[in-house]
Amino acid sequence: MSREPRGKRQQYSVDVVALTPREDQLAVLLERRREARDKSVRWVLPGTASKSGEGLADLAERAIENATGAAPIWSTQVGAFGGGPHPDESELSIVYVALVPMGQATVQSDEFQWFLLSELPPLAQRPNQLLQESVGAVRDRLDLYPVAFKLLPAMFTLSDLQHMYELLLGRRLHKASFRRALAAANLVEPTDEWRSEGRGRPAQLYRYGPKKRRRGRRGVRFDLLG
Amino acid sequence: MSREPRGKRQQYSVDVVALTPREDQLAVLLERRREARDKSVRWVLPGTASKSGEGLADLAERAIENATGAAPIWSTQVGAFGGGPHPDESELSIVYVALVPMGQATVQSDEFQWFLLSELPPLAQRPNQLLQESVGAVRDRLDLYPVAFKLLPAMFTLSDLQHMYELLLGRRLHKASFRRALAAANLVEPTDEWRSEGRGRPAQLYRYGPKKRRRGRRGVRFDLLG
DNA sequence: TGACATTAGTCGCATTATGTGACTAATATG
DNA sequence: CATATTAGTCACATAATGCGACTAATGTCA
Repeated sequence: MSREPRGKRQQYSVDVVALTPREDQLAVLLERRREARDKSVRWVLPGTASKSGEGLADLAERAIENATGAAPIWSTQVGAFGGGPHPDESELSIVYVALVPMGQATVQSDEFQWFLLSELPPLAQRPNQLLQESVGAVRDRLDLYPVAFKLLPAMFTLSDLQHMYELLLGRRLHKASFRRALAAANLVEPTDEWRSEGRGRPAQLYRYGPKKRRRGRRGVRFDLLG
Repeated sequence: MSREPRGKRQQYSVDVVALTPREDQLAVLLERRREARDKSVRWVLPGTASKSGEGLADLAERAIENATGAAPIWSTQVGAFGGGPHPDESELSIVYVALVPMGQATVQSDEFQWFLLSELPPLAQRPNQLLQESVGAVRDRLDLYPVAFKLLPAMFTLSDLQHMYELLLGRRLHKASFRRALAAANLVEPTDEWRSEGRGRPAQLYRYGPKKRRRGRRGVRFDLLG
């Protein structure tokens, strides 16, 4: 469905930055594109041409399923890009970022391939910028949506959860602080099961189970500003 | 330039939620649209049809200048909407929200009119949703961009500034807390001028002048999540 | 003129949030 | 049993926040 040639004139495309946890960091799904003239290979973000009668979010989701074989656990719009004077930017692109569960996303295909963020192939300036913004968008919204939990099995240890957050945020967290914040948020509940990984003390398993909560108002945070 | 008939088939439109401070709250600029058949009047968001060769942000800015006669002091993309099955949503709309300085924005025209957020005319569901999201987008980013300062004269009192923030945020702030945060952020510098409003103690005038700053890392804020 | 209203500007304190090291607990390994 | 390893918790220092109460400077009006 997304295999239609790009040359065909279209109104816009919905492009997707699909991310998945991989080897302690994020990996992004790229699509191989062969140049007709010199047979060179370049990598682009997967996408689908617009079809009227289907919502943007639906289009994005289908693009991901098409490329990975699995539905994303969460996705959100990053924005609309394009319309600029440069030839490469003339086409309007609506970009979505999506998180795909780990493991499942092991598509072996000529067209699609996962790349660790630390091992990206050369990309054009545009897709590179979109990728950065997309990763940033995920990190900015980690506070608002419980995506990390959906990337884990139904039962998980708190260390698992912390590692997932660290992976998504791209930085380390302090164990005690992490658990304190988690406890204050009433987001998880302990089960009576434990898991022993072999070495070290066994860890208690938790499940996602948000309870009632209180929200702080906060004045103004000039901190970020500047 | 935005006066082209909508009927003409186009790729997409860039629509604008222009906001301005007015009577202690925000006002939004709407465009009058007369229905051909029953001569009824409805209000829609101002916008321009897409033109290739011009960036989205430029299009948005020009739409605002066209409608208000003034350039916005700040604007940002809210997102892309449309492509849905409903006839009213079939057209793709890239929405920008913009802030226009107060006072200047007193366009008297048949086509455009400012409405206080508390006194909106009946709107279709779509524009209404876009408006809510746009206001939310401004409030969310108030921490990141010094927009409030640009809505004030070069010199202002701290009370002026606080009132502007309250207006933009739509809620009251505590005086002492506001000033404490402001001081910590090193964003304004006092001048040696004072202003007397007639009643009450005169207020010192400040100007915007950001200095060096430090940023706090923050762990994870599950607080917002839920 | 002097009490009062009004707005500006500050202090201090209680509470909560955050950063971080250090401690105890439970397991496997040799 | 000593040690390594991972889980889980504490304690304390510091920073951020909410908020009442105070002082300061001006105009108004009896």
